[in-house]
Amino acid sequence: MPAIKATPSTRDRILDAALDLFVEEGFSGTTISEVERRVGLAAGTGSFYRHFSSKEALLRAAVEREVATRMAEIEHDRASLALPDDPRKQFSTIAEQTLRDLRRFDRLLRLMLTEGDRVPEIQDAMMTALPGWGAGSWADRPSTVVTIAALIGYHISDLVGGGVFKDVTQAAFIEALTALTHGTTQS
Amino acid sequence: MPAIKATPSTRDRILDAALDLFVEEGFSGTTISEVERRVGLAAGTGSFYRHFSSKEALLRAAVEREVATRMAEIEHDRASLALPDDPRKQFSTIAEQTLRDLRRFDRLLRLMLTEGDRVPEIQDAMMTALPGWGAGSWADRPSTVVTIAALIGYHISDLVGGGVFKDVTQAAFIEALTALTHGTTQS
DNA sequence: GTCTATAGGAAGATAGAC
DNA sequence: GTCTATCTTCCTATAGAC
Repeated sequence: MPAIKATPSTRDRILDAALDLFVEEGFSGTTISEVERRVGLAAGTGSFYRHFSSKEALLRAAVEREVATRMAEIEHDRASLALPDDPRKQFSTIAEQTLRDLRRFDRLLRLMLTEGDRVPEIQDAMMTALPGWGAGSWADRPSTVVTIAALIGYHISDLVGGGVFKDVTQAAFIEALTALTHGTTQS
Repeated sequence: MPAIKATPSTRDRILDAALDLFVEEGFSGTTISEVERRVGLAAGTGSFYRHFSSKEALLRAAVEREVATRMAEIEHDRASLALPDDPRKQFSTIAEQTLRDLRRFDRLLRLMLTEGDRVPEIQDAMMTALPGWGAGSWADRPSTVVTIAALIGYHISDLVGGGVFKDVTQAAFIEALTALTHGTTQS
């Protein structure tokens, strides 16, 4: 099983280009011609339709593949994540992992915001992916909700561009969050 | 100066309808015909063009008016906001106000995400509006950044629909946030 | 300021040759 | 599996009568 195919099929290259375009230009703003152009097919010829039955079918397939890819990555990350014993270090490790997870879902999050009506499956998929957050480590702690909200908020802000937290590094943010949830006096 | 005009001009009703549509369907997904239909003009006749020179001009005008409206609302709210003396109560009052502010910027936030390239002024406008957050009360406190991030995260999640915090009421969230930043032991 | 009519183009999609 | 050609529909935008 080759981890990376040297020559992705045209179908896969269409899915790549399409997801990029849907995220950047939105569904309506994306044209089949532009998709064809990006994968090296002659634009406006409808060669695309040998691979997908319609533009809507393309969106659903692109989302489906992206969900599968990102969830696999996240599960792999979690399996190989070593949790330190020290509670503070454990907390910041999980926080970092959560930010990584969020970044992986960026494009889907954006699609969820812009095309959520068109592909409700995105929302379902993300909701099934996210409950895994901090399971066993954070769950049932009173500060869990605030912590997750803070990580989402921090992440979203720099996704939005410019951002309120432009000058706050990830390390500094996690440090502040750790101090707040685990006491600031402890070394 | 009438606070609410009984009969808004056609121009204003176009701006209302247009903003709704741009937020819901995106710029490309919005048609002039649909705008005309919503304001009671015959669809597809181009009557719209007696009021605006192009679809792009309409977007800019709609954004401009929305920014002005929301910022005025926020300034008005702030001016009439009575801050309690008790630090905990003061904190939760400001937190509630911040959530209100965020809600007011929802539609602009969405447009910023989807049409940011087309109207870069949105980002500038929001960045000038937001530094006012918690000024004088929160600024320079170590937990400020985390607090704002948490409020943004909480808000975004229910904006996205479904949401991770569906079962967490605003009051409960602010309570948890207050406990975390002001100590849980104090009554 | 609204309608009729329409120009002019681009979009999604299909049929058929190669 | 890709291109030529084309159908049909929809869209932005304009000209001109009322």
